[in-house]
Amino acid sequence: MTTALPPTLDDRLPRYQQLRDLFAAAVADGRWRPGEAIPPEDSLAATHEVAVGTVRKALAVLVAEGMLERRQGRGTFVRRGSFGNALARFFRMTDAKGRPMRPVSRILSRQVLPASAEVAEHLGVADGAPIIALTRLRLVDGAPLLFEEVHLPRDPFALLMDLPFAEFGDLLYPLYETACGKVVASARETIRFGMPPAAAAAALGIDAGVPTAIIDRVAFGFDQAPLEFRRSYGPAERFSYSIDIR
Amino acid sequence: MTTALPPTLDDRLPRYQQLRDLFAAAVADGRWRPGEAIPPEDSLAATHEVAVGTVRKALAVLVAEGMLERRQGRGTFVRRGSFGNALARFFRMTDAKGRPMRPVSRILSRQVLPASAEVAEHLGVADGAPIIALTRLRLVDGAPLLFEEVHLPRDPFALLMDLPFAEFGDLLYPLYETACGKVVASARETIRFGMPPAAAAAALGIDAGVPTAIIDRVAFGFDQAPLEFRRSYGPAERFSYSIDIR
DNA sequence: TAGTGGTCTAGACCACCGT
DNA sequence: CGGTGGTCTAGACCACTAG
Repeated sequence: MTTALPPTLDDRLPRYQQLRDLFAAAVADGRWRPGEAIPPEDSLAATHEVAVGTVRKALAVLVAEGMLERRQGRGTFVRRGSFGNALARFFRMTDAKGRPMRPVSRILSRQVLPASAEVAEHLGVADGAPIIALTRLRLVDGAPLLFEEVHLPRDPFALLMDLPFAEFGDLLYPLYETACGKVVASARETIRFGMPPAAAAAALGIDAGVPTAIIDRVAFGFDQAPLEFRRSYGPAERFSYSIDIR
Repeated sequence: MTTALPPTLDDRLPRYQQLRDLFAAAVADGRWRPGEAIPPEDSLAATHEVAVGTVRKALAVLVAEGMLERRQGRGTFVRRGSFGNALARFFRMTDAKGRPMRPVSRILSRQVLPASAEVAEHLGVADGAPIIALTRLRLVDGAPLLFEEVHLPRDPFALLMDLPFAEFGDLLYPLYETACGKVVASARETIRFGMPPAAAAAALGIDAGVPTAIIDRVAFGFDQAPLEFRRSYGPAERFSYSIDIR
């Protein structure tokens, strides 16, 4: 199910807000694709019968929301998912001599399961709905650093069940985009400390009594619908998180 | 008294950017004070000899940066520091029955010290420069939850050395504003996990071997200058941090 | 009612980019 | 060079707030 697109534009809203909703819908339903340029300002103004300044204001809102990107002299583009390697935000990624280390990912398991209550809650699906469950190990310099449980609604991600593990690559979000047409636009992360479950401890090669950082992440698409729920475990003593607060 | 305007206004910058810098300087040096309204748009446009639209664009930038706040029909206002109780972002603040708990603060010690290399680095002052060092305990339901080491440059905060502990209140940032005229506008936090120093363990009433969440925070003013460096310790098992990522 | 910010328009010129 | 977004202007009308 897709989030209800507003078939009726609210005339009480300012015109630039109505335009914003129109443009956001075009991105959310794929008429405007990530990485591609949208029509020029004056063309949009003409087709929607408003002044260019009103289009500019609507686009400015979308740029502020992170959905669009403007490049002077080239055009306005739909932003690609750009979380890059979020792992680097979490864990110290340099070795003893301060050299950066390159992370590698390995898929450990893949199956379709009915959603648990917790997973269903995070993904906004019905209890027991079919879910793709991946476990994944991320290594640095050949040593395990992070164990991840990834949960995806089967519906738009079914293609991942047929993909050989070797073709998953080191990052999942670009794969979601290229293989399933889903772009991760934002996320909510919750961090806590606790003891790892047996599977995580085993995969990481640590004792079940070693404290671990536990990061829950729900990733959302441009339409604010949940796309992925991920729980990651890593040794607490290597954990470090930095954030700017406005 | 009229403060000297910033001697370097870059004519190569767009006019709205020059205006932004002018207005930001007015806030940073206190000519426009937190909570107060700034002059109306058309007045600003007249005194700076630009169109109202250009003033509006400059103000929009400052609103996006969090420095100003617009209220339709009333005016444009300098924002007050509004971190509220940042403690609530970090630790579970509800009791076993889910009722919210009210935090209380108690100052434990206060002295002037030469800045260590680490503190000097964070505060952007010279090594060994005089620093006000506070230690502080934050309690919930009468039980210690967080131990904090607060470091301030003595220069603008000297008044705090004469204030009775009883008058510090539960939050420091409003005190910085009312007593010292310094507004905290943003901050950078770094979270990690480790063992508490002896003083922290003693104040929290825990064993020095109990795992602890360690939060370093550098707080900045509107002019991006560091105002405070704070290191907080709390029991890891009560720690939980949630953040939205764009 | 008077004053404020919010919205919208129409048009001019500038700066950047690829060909 | 032609096309794009970036900046700036001038003016009109609307919506909200306070007295």
